[in-house]
Amino acid sequence: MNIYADFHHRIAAILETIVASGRLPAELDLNRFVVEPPRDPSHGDLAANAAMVYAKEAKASFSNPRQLASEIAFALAEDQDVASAEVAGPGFINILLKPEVFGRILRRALELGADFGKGAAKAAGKVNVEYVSANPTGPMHVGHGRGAVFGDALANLLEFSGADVTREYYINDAGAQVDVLARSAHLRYREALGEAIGDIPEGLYPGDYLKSVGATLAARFGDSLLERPETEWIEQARAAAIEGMMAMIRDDLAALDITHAIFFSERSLTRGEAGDQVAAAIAALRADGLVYEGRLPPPKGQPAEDWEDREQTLFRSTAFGDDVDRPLLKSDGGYTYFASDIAYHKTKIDRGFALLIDVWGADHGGYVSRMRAAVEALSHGRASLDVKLCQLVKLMRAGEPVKMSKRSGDFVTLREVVDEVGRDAVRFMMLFRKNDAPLEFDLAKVIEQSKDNPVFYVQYAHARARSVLRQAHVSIPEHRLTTAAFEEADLGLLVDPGELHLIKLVAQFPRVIEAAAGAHEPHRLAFYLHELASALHGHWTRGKDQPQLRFLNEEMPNLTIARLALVKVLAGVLSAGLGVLGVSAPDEMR
RNA sequence: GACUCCGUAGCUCAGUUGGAUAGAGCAGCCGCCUUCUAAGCGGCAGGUCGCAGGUUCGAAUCCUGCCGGGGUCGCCA
Repeated sequence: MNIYADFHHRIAAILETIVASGRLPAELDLNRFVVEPPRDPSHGDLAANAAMVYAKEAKASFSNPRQLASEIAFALAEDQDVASAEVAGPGFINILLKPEVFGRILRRALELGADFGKGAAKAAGKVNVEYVSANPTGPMHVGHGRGAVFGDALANLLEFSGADVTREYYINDAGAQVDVLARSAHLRYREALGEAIGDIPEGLYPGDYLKSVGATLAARFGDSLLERPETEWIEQARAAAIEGMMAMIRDDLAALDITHAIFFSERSLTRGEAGDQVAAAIAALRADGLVYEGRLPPPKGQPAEDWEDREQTLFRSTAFGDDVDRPLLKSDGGYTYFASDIAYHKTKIDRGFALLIDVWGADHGGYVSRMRAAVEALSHGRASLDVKLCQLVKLMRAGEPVKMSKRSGDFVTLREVVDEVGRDAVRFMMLFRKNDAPLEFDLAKVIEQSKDNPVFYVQYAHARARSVLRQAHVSIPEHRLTTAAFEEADLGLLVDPGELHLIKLVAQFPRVIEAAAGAHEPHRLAFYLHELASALHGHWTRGKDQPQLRFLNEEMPNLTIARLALVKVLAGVLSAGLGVLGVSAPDEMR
């Protein structure tokens, strides 16, 4: 299905025969070369760099890479799918495929329908994608939204490529911040019972969103939590606050069509049925000799006034490439956040995940190497962790930055943005950028219905394709417009350069999915869809000047059916691709 | 000071994990609507890929050193 992977195999087979003839060494790594679409279309359909990659190994039997290339090209020319194979430049092998190969790909895409581009289930094992994991202390802001959309699209992408994916959210409900939240909620509780609370004191969360938590507490406990010391109500206040905040966060995520399969509570690590899992994780590391009591050098740079040189419990993360060993216990004896996180990641490993992906904000970048070290240590190398960092989002409106300040309380929440511009715009724009590059998000531009707005540009391409298919029903009998009829169409009639370009882009779809999934980079799919949309718009407009290029042509019914088959596949790829990104593919844009 | 991400057209950014003559959108200029949606398309112009070395058949991409910007830097999460 992926012709690039397919030809990689064929060329590898040719190399093997040369190995068998003794002119290349037996231990040749046949995965080192690539088969890819050449940048310049005049170079053919496929380009392989095998001869140059193996130039060193070939030195003994071939005087230069071109000689090896020409032997490979000669063998390839025998392939029934190859129109020509030529050596170019320093030793590229440029392959031109016979037209029927593309017809076959198109037919295959028709047969597979929505499954076209999907990968076969990989034996690599289960994948866990942890994303969002925003503290349950308030509404999500736009930065959280980027991580949320990125993680969700990545999970979709991995699933589409054949992986077994679990989406997970880690609730940070154990630290001092949630105690502050609980106190803030208790204040709102008193307010709900009719007390005048005045201004919210410094150090507590001022947001109105805690009012409903206060009301819940009042309804649930009446005034029974009123005249009591904090130790007697904080438990209840905390539970209600976290519950309320998580409900709000889930609601905000739902507005973006994001749902997690598992919400994992940090508190459950020490208070759950499994006992103290943090202690267990530390014990496991200690058993491997990776935990010790020792001292750390003071941090360089900014002088820390409260620095105190003391002996502490440390994880030997330097054994796995970290810069310094990391503390597991705080001075008050409690676990550090890192210790809890170690235990959390241990549960992921114990639950059988082979690949862990964490999506974090860029401000946590300094945390990556210690976490990777922990995963490597805990899993004894059987599981790997990839941390994807999402850079900041700069919110703009018509080119002017939108001021966001938490202090004045007028910061823009994710929900406000989604409500203003819509789920599709938020999702696509968040994905139309590499995750580790800062993102400018212009509220005015993303609702603009023009080619300046990539969301509409791609959706419009899909709508146009669907429009042609709708239009076809006016003049063409129903029985000729079935998928079966399309599969039987003479696709060899599609010879216009514009059509061929579109078909070749379609042929790249499985490769794009594979590459984007392998690199954990959903933005590659977004850019591919934009390119495909552009090719479709271009071909469409050419039909304005040259009516014979239009998809519908009443004088040539067989050609029309072949073209409609192409349009159907185009709509399918656009729809599937947008689906992976979590963006809708409307049938019309009116 | 250490670590990390970034630096590509005037602006916002891609660049297929090292490939051939570095691309797209905006902004600027010039064109294309009787006909499947002009919410679109075509063309022109625009570059020392931050700088300097190195690695090799080949570097925007990998390594080293500088310059500039963001982030982080025992006990917060």
